[in-house]
Amino acid sequence: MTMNRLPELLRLPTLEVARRLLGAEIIRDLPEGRLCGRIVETEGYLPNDPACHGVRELLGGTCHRRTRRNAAMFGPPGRAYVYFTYGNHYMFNLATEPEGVPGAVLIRALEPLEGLEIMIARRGLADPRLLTNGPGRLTQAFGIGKELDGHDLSLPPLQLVPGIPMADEEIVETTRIGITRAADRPWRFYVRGNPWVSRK
DNA sequence: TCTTAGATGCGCT
DNA sequence: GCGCATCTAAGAA
Repeated sequence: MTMNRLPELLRLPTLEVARRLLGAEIIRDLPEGRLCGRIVETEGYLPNDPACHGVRELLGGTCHRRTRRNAAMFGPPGRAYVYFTYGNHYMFNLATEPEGVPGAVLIRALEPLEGLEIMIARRGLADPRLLTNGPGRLTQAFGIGKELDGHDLSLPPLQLVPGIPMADEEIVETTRIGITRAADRPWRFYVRGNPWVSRK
């Protein structure tokens, strides 16, 4: 039997959570069946980070800014923060940091483990490599939308099960993708050599 | 294989 | 109105 290590993980700072989520499993229960995937790419968004949705830049510094959209990242750690962007895509994050402090880890890519046929049907593509190798792709494959914003990730129908932390040499640390503010910070992490990583 | 541009809709100012 | 934590098809090679 495996202990649930989510609570202790959530006491760690965001970047440490982002590293330790590599190798963790996401379990999603849909009417069609159960899906499972292994996290292989993450990004951290921090409480003093201009790229973080809960942070606003201000006179050479930053302050926190809570809105209806980003409320989940100010809530207790361990909840899902799901938001819609680019007119097409949902992004799936794990809220981090103590309640009242904005922070999150964006889940950028999964390695599909279970329910491949369902993912293929949901994505409308047969190539396994294109099912979950990007943040918008994995939310489509796993049926993650705004209904799950604020959902407690220790509970069905969307669960996060941490694994054994990966060795440092297995983890590549680099810059985040698709942002303009604070674009130079090396707060993206992925599993070295994994075929489902969205981009090198 | 790589690069580019258009689609898309909502939250925020 | 503007700006997005993106994806895909189309075109060049």
